[in-house]
Amino acid sequence: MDDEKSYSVDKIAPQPTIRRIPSYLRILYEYQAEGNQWISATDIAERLSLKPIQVRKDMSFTGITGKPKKGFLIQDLITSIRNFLGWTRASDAVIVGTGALGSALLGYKSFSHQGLNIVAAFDKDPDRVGKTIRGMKVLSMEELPELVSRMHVRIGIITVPSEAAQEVADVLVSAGIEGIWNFSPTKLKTPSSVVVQKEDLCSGLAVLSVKMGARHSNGEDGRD
Amino acid sequence: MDDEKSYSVDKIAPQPTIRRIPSYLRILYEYQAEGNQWISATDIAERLSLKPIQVRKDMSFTGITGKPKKGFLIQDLITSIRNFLGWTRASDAVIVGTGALGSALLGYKSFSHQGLNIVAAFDKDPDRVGKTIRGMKVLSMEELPELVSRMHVRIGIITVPSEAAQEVADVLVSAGIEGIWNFSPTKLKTPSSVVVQKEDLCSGLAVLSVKMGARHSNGEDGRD
DNA sequence: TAGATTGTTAATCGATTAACAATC
DNA sequence: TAGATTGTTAATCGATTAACAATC
Repeated sequence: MDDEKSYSVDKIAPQPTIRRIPSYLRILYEYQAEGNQWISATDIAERLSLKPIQVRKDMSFTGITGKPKKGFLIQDLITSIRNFLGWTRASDAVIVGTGALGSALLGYKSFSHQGLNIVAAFDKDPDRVGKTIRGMKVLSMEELPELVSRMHVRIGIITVPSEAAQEVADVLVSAGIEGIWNFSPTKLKTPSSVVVQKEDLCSGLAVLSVKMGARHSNGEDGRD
Repeated sequence: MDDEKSYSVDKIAPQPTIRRIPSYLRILYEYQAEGNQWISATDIAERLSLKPIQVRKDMSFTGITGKPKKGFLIQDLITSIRNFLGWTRASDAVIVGTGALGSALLGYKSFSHQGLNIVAAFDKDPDRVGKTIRGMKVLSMEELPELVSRMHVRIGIITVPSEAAQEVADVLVSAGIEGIWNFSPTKLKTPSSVVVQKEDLCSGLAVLSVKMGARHSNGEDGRD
C-alpha cells in the first residue's frame, strides 16, 4: 500500500519550519524593496534573530537551491516559498462572524499577499446582516451554502463566540469547505477530510506571563 | 533546609506545555460549570483530543498533585494553574494602536479570566484620540509615560502598523513596561530586561495552507 | 585563488510517549 | 480487594545544531 507518491518523496517540513516560513517571505519582500537581488541565509537570520543554519535548513524544505557565496536569488526564493505554501494565487475564503475579531480580519489588507482572499462575510445576527463592514456586505447564514459551492470556496474562517462555533463548522463542512481557520476556543468536530487550524491567543499570553514571572522569581525587579 | 520557594528548583516547563495550559484552564471552568468537583487527565485529554499522558505530564509542571482513581480536585487545579501562569490577579496592560485589531482585543471580555486587564488605549492618530472605543477613551501617546508609571503597568500590547512598531516599543520601554505583546510583524529591538512575545497570524495560515496542499498532492479531492 | 556560503549527513538537544510502581 | 489513575523514570521520537565537503 505504500507505493511511493510520484514526487512527494521529499521529507516533509516540520511544523515549526512551516510557521517560520511566512516571516522569511516578509523579509524577502522587504529586502527586494530595498533594491537587492540576492539574499543569504545569514542576512535573513540576522533580521529575525535566528541562526543561519536554521534558515538554511528551513529553506531546503521549499526546494530552493542557492549559490555558494551569493545566497539565494530573491525572486526565485519568493516563488519557491509561495509554491511551498500553496500561495501562488490567493485562495478564496469566507468569514463567519462579524464581531470585533471578524472585522479586524476582514480589514487585514495584507492577506492578499498571504494567499488569502476573503470573498464574503456572514453573520447569524439579523441586526448585522445587510450592514457593510470594511466594504463588504454582511450576508445571512442562509446564503452561505449556495455562495460557497458556486464560488468553490475552500476556506472558512470562524470568528463567532465559542457556543456557536460547532454549528458554524457544521454548516461550512456541509457546504463543502475543505479547510477551517478556527479563532474560537472550541475544539471542533469535523470529518477527517477537513483540515482545521485553531488559533489561540491565550497561549501566547501564557508564554508572556510565564516569562515575566520567571524573571521575577529570579529576584529581579524589572529595573535595570 | 530547602524551605526556599519550592517551585524555583523544579524543572521548567517546555514552551509547548505552557501554550497548552490555558486550554486546560478553559476546560476546567467548563467542567466545573457542569457541576463536577473532580476531573481526571483522561477527561481533559478527551475534550482536547490529546493523550492523557501528555496532560498528566503537563500538569506536573504546575505542581498539582492528584488522587489515584479520582484525578484532580478542579478547584485546586485551577488555583495551581493560575499560580503557575501568574494569573492569580489580572495584570494591568495598556494597548497602543486602536485600529481593527486593537479594538478587537479591547473588546475581548474574557481577558480578565486570562490574567489581563487593559486599563488604557493609546493612538498616535489625532483623529482617534478622544474617541471612545468599547467604553474606553483613546488617549494620546504623550499621556502614556505618566499613566504607565503612575499605575505601574507592566504589560504593553502593540497593535500598530509595522512601520510604527519599533517607535512604540521604545516609548513603552522607556515608560518602564516589563513585557510587550507584539501583534505587528516586526522584530522589535528591546533591552534584554524586557520580555517580548510576538504573535503572527500568518504562521497559522501557513500551517493550514500546507496541510490543505498536502492533502491534494496525495491525490485526494476534498470529497468523502 | 581564498573565503564565504550552500547543502547534507551526523550529533545533540528537547519534547513526547511508554512503562510501571505506588496508591486510593 | 480490584482496578483506575497518578507520578516518575526511561525510551523514543522529532527538531535543532554542528560538522564539513562542495562550489562559486
